[in-house]
Amino acid sequence: MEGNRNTVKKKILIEISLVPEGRVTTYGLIGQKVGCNPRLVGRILHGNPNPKLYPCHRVVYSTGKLSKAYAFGGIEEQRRNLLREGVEFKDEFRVDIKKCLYNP
DNA sequence: ATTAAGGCATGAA
DNA sequence: GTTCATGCCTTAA
Repeated sequence: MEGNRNTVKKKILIEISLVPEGRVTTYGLIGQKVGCNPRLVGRILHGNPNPKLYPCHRVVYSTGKLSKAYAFGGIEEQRRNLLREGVEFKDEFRVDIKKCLYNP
């Protein structure tokens, strides 16, 4: 795509900040919106400059499964955060993606 | 129908 | 050339 690499990074962070409480989004969905592949989304999240501004715990796989490499307290902390917001879980580390997906 | 596991393609740093 | 916090496909149970 265009030579503006920094914009992609910024867009990803903005998209994540748009996800409301009690909802989740996926790496692929964000990738579509900002025009990059899902892996890049995960990469950017890993270097998340501010977890409070950008709720990366609301980003899961398209299958609803949580990433095992959540870097801000671990996958257990991510699950705890989602449960607190009212996200339903099917398994210990799998959210009910059909109900909680933020899909405007 | 649903789930889990393995393999491959993809794009930016 | 390598590294990824993925998605999709196929196979098996």
